[in-house]
Amino acid sequence: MNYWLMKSEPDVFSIDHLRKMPRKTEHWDGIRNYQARNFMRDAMKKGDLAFFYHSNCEEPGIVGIMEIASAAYPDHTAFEPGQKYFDEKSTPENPRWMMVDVKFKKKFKKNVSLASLKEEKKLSKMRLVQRGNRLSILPVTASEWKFILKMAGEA
DNA sequence: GCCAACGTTGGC
DNA sequence: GCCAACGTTGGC
Repeated sequence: MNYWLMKSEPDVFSIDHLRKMPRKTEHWDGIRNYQARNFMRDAMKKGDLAFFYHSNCEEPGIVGIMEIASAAYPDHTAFEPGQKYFDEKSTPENPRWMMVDVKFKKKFKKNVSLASLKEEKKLSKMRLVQRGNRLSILPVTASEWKFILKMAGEA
């Protein structure tokens, strides 16, 4: 069982969008970064838990929890010419990009802001809080997970 | 295989 | 909207 953090811009897709999906489940498409893809493809397992992180917004931070609801499978949005996530180098026969399904679990009553994460000595090694990290999918350690749950008042 | 140019991410 | 960080591309 692994823990993750996955970023999304709330204007595009927020935790409230996920909660309102049928079965509270949606595919996490549009990942076009090899490191992030490799995490999904090689390490993510159905049943893993992930923090839902809101980026590029008024208060960036962790807003809740979701569950990984499938293994990785080809991201079909790469096959649609003219669409935002189209990539001519990715084909159904030889897909370059992958996605997983995620299921809403919980929205925190209180967001854990990036600013508050940065203040915590215990989390100083977290990749998220390190300078200039742009990776949209990151592993989280079990101790980081527990600590952040406590910060959210959920532990 | 180097590296400059370019594009994107995302905090502020 | 700015800009630093950094991944990708492509010429050589």
